[in-house]
Amino acid sequence: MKYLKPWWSDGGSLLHLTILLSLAELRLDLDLDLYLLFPPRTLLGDELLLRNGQTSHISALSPFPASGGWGRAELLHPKCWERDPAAPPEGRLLREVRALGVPFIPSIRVDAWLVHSVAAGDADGAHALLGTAAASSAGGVGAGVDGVSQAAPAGGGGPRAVQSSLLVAEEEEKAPAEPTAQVSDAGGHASEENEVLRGVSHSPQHEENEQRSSTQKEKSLQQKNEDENKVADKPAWEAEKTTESRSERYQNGTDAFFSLEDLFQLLSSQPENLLEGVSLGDIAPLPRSINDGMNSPTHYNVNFSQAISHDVSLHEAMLLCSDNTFRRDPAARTSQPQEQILQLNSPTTNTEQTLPGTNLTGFLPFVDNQMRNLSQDHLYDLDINILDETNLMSLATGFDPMEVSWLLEETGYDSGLSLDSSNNSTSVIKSNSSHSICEGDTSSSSDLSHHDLQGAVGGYYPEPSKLRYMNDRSDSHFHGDLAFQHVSHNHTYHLQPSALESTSESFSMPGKSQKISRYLNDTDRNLSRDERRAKALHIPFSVDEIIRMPVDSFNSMLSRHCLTDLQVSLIRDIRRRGKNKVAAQNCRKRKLDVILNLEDDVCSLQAKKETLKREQSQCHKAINIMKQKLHHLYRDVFSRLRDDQGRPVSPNQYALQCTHDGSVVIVPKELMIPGQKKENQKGNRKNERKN
DNA sequence: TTTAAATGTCATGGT
DNA sequence: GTACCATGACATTTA
Repeated sequence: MKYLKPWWSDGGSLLHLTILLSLAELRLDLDLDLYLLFPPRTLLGDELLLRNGQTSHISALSPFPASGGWGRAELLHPKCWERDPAAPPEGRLLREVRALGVPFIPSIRVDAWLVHSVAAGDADGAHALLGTAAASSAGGVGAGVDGVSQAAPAGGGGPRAVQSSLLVAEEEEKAPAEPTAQVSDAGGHASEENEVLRGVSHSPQHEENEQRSSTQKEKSLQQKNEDENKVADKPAWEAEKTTESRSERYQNGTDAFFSLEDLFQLLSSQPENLLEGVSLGDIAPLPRSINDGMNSPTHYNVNFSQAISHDVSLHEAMLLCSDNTFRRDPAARTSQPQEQILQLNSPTTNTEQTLPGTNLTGFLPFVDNQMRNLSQDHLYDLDINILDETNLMSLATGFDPMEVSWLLEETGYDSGLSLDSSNNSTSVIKSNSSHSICEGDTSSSSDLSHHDLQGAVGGYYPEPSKLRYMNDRSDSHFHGDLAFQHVSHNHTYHLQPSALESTSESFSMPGKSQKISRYLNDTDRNLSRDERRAKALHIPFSVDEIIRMPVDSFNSMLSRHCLTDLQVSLIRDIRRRGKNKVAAQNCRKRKLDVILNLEDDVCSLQAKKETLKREQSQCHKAINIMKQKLHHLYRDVFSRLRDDQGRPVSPNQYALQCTHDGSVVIVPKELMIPGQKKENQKGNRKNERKN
């Protein structure tokens, strides 16, 4: 029995971590292998042997008819609880699972929430009590391992948060009616946070909002009753859970409108839609009661992508949490979120597809509370002007906000990618939302194929042959779900982890870059920096497009689209860098070609030199042969020559000399031309030496 | 961990 | 003046 701290909790508040994990799971690619499809007979609590040799348990299991008889299971990975040095790095299991062809469902990491306490009474503690946002309402990441009943060690900071939430989970199971007091006993300051996070403020200033909320609750209760009837046909364990959860929630008066398992199944139902455009609001619908998360109302016929499209942006949430008024005056906190709720309740949402019994009114205060909690945990003393930057970066990167703040202060960022997210976000909101206005007819672009939509950097890689200059329709793609383009959302600029990664890269801090890169999924990791930057700012054009298009088209494109200065600056930088990159590549290629050509020249000249040397040698040999022949001839001639008395002619006194007409005469050496005389003397000396 | 090659980026000058 | 290109120098990434 040992207490293991969730590895992600170091240095961060629960809320921070919850958001981070959710974003990470959606944006990035961490541990998505935790969620697999299992055969129908897989039982809740079944022990699983993981690929890394560790064991885990099915922490939640839901029959899912749409998946063809397979059930969906949530697998609690030991890595959730501790960072095992021997464990495979993030992403490896995922790749292995993919390689095996195992059905794989990317989803939100469930260990950020309370899932279910399985195998109750199991002495080995096969409890899958996960760190939860529900537990976060008690002020910390809930993390029960090897037995929920084990008391967590005392400590401060992260461990304390874990401790408190763990105890809350335990106590709520025992006595759900009095969770707060016990949390207070266990977690110290957690009581206040719990109170804050537990629900909508009861301030008189928000009675109106409360009334709205109560109306929504009534509707949701009706929906829940209907859902309970549906659940009657489900397995006993599931039905039992549902019944219990209902009663407990009603007793507690903390109806959360829909459970974590709802959320999880919704997530699983349309995983593809979750990978993009999910904001903090997506993870907002978390139960305020742990039991909510533990039970499974199982509303299958819901479209989570629609539900999550009612997003409270991360930026907005951070603004809320960074607002001192909100932080210090609980009574004034709910007003703005409630307004957002009203705004975000899209009239176009199909009631069949909305979360059953869910009115976002019930969720958003939780988001607000989470944001406030985050600010209380980390950001209270930070300059409000940099809260957005630090929060966003810290949320997405896992850095401590103070560390991010230090980055912002210590380094600058060129290329116009200012981290002034308060401006950026606003401007980008303007940009994104204004596209439909500037460009006008949204429907006119309805013929765009998905490939076209992928052409934008903010989405996926384009197919170059299909590149088209993006219009407003493509922008909506950046916000994730095409099905919601018609909904007038406040698509606040969500600074994605990839954006933070690229931004942080610009700080030229290799260590940080590597640290951040761990949070990138494969897709983002394959993107170039500019592509990630463009994606971060939702540039509606592909990098390739930006770089390659003619200057006239480029300028007209910039003028046709309502882009912020930041976006224009980035686009121009991308173009400049891209062209320079190509130029540098060409330059290096040319330089390499020149070097190669010079090397070829050197080789050919060396070969030619060798050839000439050989020719020279052959010439020398020929000359020597000729000289020898001449010498022999010379001696032969003199041996046959006789003077008038018949005596032999000495070659020392006479020499043979060729005349102009080709005849040969014998000339006394005294009468020879000096040059010829020397040659004859030389030749005579040679002859004498040879003789 | 070190190192060299490859690549990206910036500054500058020329067209 | 602007855009583009070429290239040296330096930084960063990759193998």
